[in-house]
Amino acid sequence: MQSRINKIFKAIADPTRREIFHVLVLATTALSITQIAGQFNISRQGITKHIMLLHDAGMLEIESIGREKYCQANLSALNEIRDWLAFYDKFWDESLKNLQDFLDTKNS
Amino acid sequence: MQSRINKIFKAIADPTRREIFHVLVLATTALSITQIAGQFNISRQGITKHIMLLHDAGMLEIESIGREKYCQANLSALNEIRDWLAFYDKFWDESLKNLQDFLDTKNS
DNA sequence: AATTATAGCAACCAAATGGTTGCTTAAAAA
DNA sequence: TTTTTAAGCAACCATTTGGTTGCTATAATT
Repeated sequence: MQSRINKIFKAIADPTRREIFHVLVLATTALSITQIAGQFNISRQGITKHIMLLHDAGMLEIESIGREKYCQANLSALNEIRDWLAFYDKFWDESLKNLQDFLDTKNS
Repeated sequence: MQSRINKIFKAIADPTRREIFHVLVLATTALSITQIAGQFNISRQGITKHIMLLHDAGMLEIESIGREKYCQANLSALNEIRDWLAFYDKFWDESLKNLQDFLDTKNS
């Protein structure tokens, strides 16, 4: 099985999916699949596939009401990306130190 | 042409590429392509392709010395991802407010 | 009860992706 | 100078991806 972070990275790798997520974040209310599809120049089925992928990555929640499915962005999924990034924070200092050493050498 | 952030997201969407980046961050010194390939169960050519993609996304720098090419992670590329994430920060509050409203309703 | 609208299922398709191998070029070491 | 070694180029391959269409099921509206 695929890891969570891998699913998320795969999900946001596609610009259309990023835009779907974006639209859902901006929307004040949850949107049905056809409502979302209406915003794109792609068939409803195409959009459905993207939505399922996003959902699978935990980036949006889906609530069925009658025949409709309402989607809403799950912002907390972004924390997984933040965590992934956080690991590299500790190397940032070192990188700056290397730069400082370089500048020191130049001025001596 | 593809946007910068799109290249970066595409680059990190693949687990092998994330690992190459990871290895380069951990390495105290720059590594040649064969050195990197030695860490993976993939042919050198396969690794080269990944490296080119990462380089194209600005995630690593390559310096040619003689017949060798030395690669080094470029941590600052991660800032593009941070910027992308930062946009959604302002929606967090709202999201928390919605949760608070929900809890308030339950307790009344 | 008939019609319309929302969504699922499945098959299909072209292009992109992640990998391989074989051969060449050129630098370094023997 | 011959032989290794590092890397590039190009063709090839299977799988995944991003999209389509046609048809079905079911809920809502008239």
